[in-house]
Amino acid sequence: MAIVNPETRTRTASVVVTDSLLAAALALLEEGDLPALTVRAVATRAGVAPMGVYSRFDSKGGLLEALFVHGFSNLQAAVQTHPEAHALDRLRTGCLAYRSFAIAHPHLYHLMFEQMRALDLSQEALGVARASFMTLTDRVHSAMAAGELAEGDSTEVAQQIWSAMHGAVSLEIAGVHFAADRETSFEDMLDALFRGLSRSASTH
Amino acid sequence: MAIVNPETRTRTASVVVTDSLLAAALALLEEGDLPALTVRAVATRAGVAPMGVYSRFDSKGGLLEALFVHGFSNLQAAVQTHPEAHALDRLRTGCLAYRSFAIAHPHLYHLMFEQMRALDLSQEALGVARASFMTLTDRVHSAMAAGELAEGDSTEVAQQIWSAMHGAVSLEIAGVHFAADRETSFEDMLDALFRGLSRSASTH
DNA sequence: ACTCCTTATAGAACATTGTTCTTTAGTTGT
DNA sequence: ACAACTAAAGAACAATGTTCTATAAGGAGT
Repeated sequence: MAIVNPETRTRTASVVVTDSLLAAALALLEEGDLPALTVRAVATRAGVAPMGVYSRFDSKGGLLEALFVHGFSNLQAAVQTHPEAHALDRLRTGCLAYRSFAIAHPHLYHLMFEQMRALDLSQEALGVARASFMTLTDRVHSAMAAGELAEGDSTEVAQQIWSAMHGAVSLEIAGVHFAADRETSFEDMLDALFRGLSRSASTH
Repeated sequence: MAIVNPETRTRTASVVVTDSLLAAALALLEEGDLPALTVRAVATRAGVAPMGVYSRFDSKGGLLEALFVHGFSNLQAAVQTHPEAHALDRLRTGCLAYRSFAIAHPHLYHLMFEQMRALDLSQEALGVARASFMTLTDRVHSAMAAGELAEGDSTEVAQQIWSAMHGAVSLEIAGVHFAADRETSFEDMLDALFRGLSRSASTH
């Protein structure tokens, strides 16, 4: 915790408390599950009264939306990869990073993707999610330009890849995944999909 | 209903009430969302006191587990398809039926797949879910035997197909699906995956 | 057929949640 | 330095899952 200068405590304190609340909420989410994330628990952990949540985030939903945005920012950072010799390899590396992120933060992933309807998200929050998707679309576009994926609508293809990735990690997190090695199964699925996408539908 | 053993003491009307509660819970789930499914609302709709839920299902979780089992029974029935000339076509038809079921019952699907951790399911309930998966595995096995999918571990391949299907409908239900026509996108994804699975990984 | 007993039921009561209200203390502008 | 505004703490409120208790209904034994 930083040294708070008594003279400058005024404005900075507010921001510090906001960060404390977010950190507390994230910690509770990592340690327990979503039901464990109560307003009182978050406030207590952050060292403030429950009212602090409502001053900063308007409601519990606002706090969850902040976590949602935080999660997508980190997810996007995780899937940002260095250029590689083959565009498809770069796409593939990003996909593996996607799974790593989800497996490393299962409760946050659950909040981000399986509680959206309950969250009643703002347009800005949805925009952050869409931006993450754009990264994937760009990678697909590059792979198409390099001739490593069949030409087509990059949004459509990116959506299909995202669907497959999300399904795999979602089932894996839910505990209904019957493969022997889940990471290998994930890679095999991806590679099969890439193979299928490497030639257009007509030329099968 | 049925055969009531004279030795076991019983109130015949009980079974009717149990069905009423399940029907009420399903109706609330279809009309509203999961938060709308409160013990009081279910009981009121079924015409009994909240206590009735606890007599029959032990807790709200037990009622949700009954819905979970009901959902998987119906899902399995939906993906049961008639034999077709090509085994892969039969598998494909089942996959389309899977999506239709999910889109037709989005809240039930959400409960089945995205609330599993919170449900704390019994072994029997998990067995019903696993049985549904076995249907898919059988179809994959048939397609492999017919030479329409590359030989391999049918459980692994079925898991990959299931992952892709689930991801697509999960994102579609969540409202984060950027394809123009979602049904077509679903079919395109499936077909790409089938293409990739039709030749083994080495022969790309 | 009548009585008694078992047991499900209704309704109130309790704990915990999200949320709001009220009082109080602190900070801020002049 | 003083007054007005802001924010926080703690109590209070509504709704939820759950439990408790008194009651009534249905079957069993005679």
